[in-house]
Amino acid sequence: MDKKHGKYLTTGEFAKLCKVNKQTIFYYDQIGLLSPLWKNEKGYRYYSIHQIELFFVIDLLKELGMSLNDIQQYTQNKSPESFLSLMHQKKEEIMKKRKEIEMKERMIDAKIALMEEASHLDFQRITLKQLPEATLYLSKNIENVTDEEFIEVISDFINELNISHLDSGYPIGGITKREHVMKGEFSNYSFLYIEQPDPKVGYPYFQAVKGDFLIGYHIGDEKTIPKTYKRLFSEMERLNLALGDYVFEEYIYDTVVMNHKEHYVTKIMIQVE
Amino acid sequence: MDKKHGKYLTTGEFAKLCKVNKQTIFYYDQIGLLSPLWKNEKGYRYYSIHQIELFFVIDLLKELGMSLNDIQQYTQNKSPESFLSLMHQKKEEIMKKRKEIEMKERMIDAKIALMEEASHLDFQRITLKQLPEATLYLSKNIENVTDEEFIEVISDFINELNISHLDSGYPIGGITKREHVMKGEFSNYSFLYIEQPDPKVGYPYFQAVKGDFLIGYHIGDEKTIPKTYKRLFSEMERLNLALGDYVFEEYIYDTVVMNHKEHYVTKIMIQVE
DNA sequence: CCTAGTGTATATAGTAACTATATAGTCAAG
DNA sequence: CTTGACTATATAGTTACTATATACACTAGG
Repeated sequence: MDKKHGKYLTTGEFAKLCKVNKQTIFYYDQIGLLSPLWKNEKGYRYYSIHQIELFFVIDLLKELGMSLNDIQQYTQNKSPESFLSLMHQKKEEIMKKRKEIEMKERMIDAKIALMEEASHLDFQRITLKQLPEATLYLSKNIENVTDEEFIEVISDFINELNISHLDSGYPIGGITKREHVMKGEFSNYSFLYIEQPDPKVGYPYFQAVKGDFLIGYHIGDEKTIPKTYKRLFSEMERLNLALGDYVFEEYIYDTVVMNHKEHYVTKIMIQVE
Repeated sequence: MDKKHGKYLTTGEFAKLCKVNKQTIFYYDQIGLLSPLWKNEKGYRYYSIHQIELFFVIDLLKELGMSLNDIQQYTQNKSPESFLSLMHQKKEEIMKKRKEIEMKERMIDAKIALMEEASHLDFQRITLKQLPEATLYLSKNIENVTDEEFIEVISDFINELNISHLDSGYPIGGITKREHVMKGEFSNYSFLYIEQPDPKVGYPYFQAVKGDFLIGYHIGDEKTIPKTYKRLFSEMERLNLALGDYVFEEYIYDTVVMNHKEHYVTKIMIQVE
């Protein structure tokens, strides 16, 4: 399409159409990325309506992380062939980007769900509940590891979550085995885990079977967590319950939402029989 | 989850885990956005493994276009409630962003399809073809408008495409009515249009019915387009065809893929009976 | 214990892509 | 013929890094 119309757009009009600052249009002219069709004797810039198409393409490429310099490299030497191959390449990139956005959206959903759930909890109450089946993605075993090894494992775990898009936004939790809990080693975790509300196929998961759990909350620094465990144990005794295979620990409120350690909240889920 | 482990992360380790430059971590400390849990007497920074969670949230907010300053505003005064409302707000924004990415992906797909189709065309040949039904989104009527009005209408049209996500990546074309074509006013378009391969409901569309078209290509600046029209008319005469209701014009190669006007290619589709 | 190599720190300068400000010329309407 | 809205250039500032230079610290091998 085109027009017989001889009217060209001034910098201001063109900028408005592109939805950018007028200065940006000046800047693009200055660096030779997108120059007006002609300038009059007073230096006034005049753009053709068609140039909006080129601007849109520049904007698209910019959105996909290309620098203005690289974009210019392309525009200097454009052709249908180079444009096609550029589009093929960018198609790959935008698909990746879309998947990342989708993951982040799921993360936000998870955070909202967690925060809303948490807001209805009474952290003082200890409750007995049957928890449903859940799919967990586990770290390597971290029983009795040194500090350095621990850091290494958790780093690997977080890297895996990132590259495999397994970060569901749910908190990273710790699993402690009965044998360690019995010895009072409440923080000698055997594994870290993250819940997968809709598990992607092709990864090894741990299927936490449904069962009865005694659930309590620890408020404050985790150095003082044994106190809360003791409270939970006496409640177990009162209810005549025996310790099951695993204990699960998850942060409900942590450094992301609280300024002070004394306000952190950890959820403790003790499997019971 | 947490650990008994007393090991903290140095700046380098923490940066690696966050997948950013070490300098970025210094910078975040400097502006008070994310500071280490403690510094030793030599000034060495030590981060807790938990702080990675806060970094991820910062990174998420940054991705969603929040400035470090605004993020800091939040982190200064965080609470479960403010975090929840922030997440609600960001959920809206990321949905918008996802839709934009999806639209741009469709745009890229359309550009690829168009370029691949174009690469198989012989621009010298004039062909008679039955074109299928197509859904078009139209601009306001632009018959006999002034230059200023034309600019205004096309600006509105482009704005609509943007805000209503109707830019399918297909070229913007022009429709000329038989009466104007007959008078030799080849560029007195009645409407601009953009094809909608999968039309969104709730918008008024023009349904181009299927029919026979004589298709030819004009190479070069559109000032010289009458020449190509003449070629097409003589071909119509040869085939004993009469001019139908509309003529459609679309750019195949334009400023986006070509450096010089002489290489632009316009597709002309004349409805015939 | 010394030294090489790696790590840490600060300070400063540079970068990309705008963005704002200051100053001056242009133009159309009343 | 002036007012107000536009245009221009030049220059400085901004954000969020990123690179470089210099100096101090820590660890492992000879």
